[in-house]
Amino acid sequence: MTKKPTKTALPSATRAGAKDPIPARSEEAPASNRATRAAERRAAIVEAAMDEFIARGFAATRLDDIAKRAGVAKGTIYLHFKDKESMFEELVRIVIVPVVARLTTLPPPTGTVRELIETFASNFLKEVIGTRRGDLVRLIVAEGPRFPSVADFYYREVVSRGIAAMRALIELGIARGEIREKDLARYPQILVAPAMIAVIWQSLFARHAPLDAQDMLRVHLDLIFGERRTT
Amino acid sequence: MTKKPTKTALPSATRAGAKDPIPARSEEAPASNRATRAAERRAAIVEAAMDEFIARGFAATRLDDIAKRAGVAKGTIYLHFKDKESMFEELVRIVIVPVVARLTTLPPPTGTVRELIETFASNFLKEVIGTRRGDLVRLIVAEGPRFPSVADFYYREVVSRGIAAMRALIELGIARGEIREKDLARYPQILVAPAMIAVIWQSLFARHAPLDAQDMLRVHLDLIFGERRTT
DNA sequence: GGAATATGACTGACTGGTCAGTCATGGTCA
DNA sequence: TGACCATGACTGACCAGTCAGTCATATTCC
Repeated sequence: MTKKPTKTALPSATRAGAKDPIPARSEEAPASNRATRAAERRAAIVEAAMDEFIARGFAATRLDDIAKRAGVAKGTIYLHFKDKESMFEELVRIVIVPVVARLTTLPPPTGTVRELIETFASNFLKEVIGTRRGDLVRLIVAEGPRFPSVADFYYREVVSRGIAAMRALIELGIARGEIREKDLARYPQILVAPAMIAVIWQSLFARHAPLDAQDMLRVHLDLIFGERRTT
Repeated sequence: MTKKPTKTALPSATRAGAKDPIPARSEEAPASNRATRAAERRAAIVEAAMDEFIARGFAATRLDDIAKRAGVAKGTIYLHFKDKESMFEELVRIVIVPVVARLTTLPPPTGTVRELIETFASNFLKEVIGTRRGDLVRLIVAEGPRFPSVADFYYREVVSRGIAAMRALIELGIARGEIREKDLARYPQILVAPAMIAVIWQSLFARHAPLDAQDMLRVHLDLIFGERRTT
């Protein structure tokens, strides 16, 4: 349909993450190339839409607000997205894919399993907890039931892969004797549960009772791996 | 609507002749008393509103739909609630308070700490996971940021109490030597995290990959208490 | 008891405002 | 110049909240 961006084949790698916070407002960099400008606008729209959807949820978000924040006219949004709904769905994909790409590019498996998981947890802390990506997770939990395609996508691309990766690590840990609880491999959810709780906690309750997510995850790993290592 | 021939003034003699309850509404009980009827309607509105809010979220829920589902006119809702927003806030209170009341009525502290926690987990499984109350938790996660008063209430009434109760149990477990990881008392969140994940999982992913919450919680307790007990 | 009257719960058509999506017009780049 | 973009005023659907009117029930009075 109005799906056009793919054909112009511009490296969407340009953005999707959280690069320039500057809206295309002041055209300091005219970006003479037309396709480039279009890409910038698209990126600005994605950026603005993320913020608005996270702040208000799908239904309460106004396209006028997204347009204003992105520094474009409302009609421009419809040059890039079919409608509000497909915009939301596409948005989730655009933002999540690079994150998955980065997180699944695991570091070379050196050291103990605990070290591997600690590295992973550390990345997760930096990249997700307390960031806008964490809010995105909350948004998916919130809107998932009304957007089955989003929930499906999220399950397929993030959850199932994450679970599989964690299971592999757990099994390695069991094989190496680092982890005693063999049944843990059946429920990798247990391994990631505190991290997810931390994400949600930061969104909802940080104001009431700040949570030291890093310390909590350390304690959780102590629980799984047994005796504390001196950090 | 069940209501139809208002205009054609059917003779009230019909009514006078028979004392029988007017079957105007569906299979409703007569509810002779006025105050009782009002209470019933209020309850019906709360019930309907819960379903609608859970299914659609706050912003996307139409009061017309709530009214239709509750079998009342829209105006009636405004006899019981100030507006949509305060209705939502009150709703959360109405539904949560009795749950908290029940769950905090702890059973007599007999047996091991593990048994206490297992009882608690078992109740939680029955009463929350996979039920509408579980969906309510998801709803609060979803709408919390936009309803600080709801998030505050939920933190005060549910989260802080729950955390405190869990901490007490953990400390008891440590004192009795059932729990080795002493730092766990600093993060009772770790104890409840898998239960919360189970709630969310059932809402979002049960379709893709059903989760045996009970078994998962058992494994988690094995992790915390050490060796398996024969169940 | 029961007729007459008062009450207020309930109704639903209506209003005013909001917002997704459109499109005629005007600007820009190749 | 002409193809392509971008714009933002506009439209129509939709919906929260209102209120004048209805009528079942309660109260009063004989």
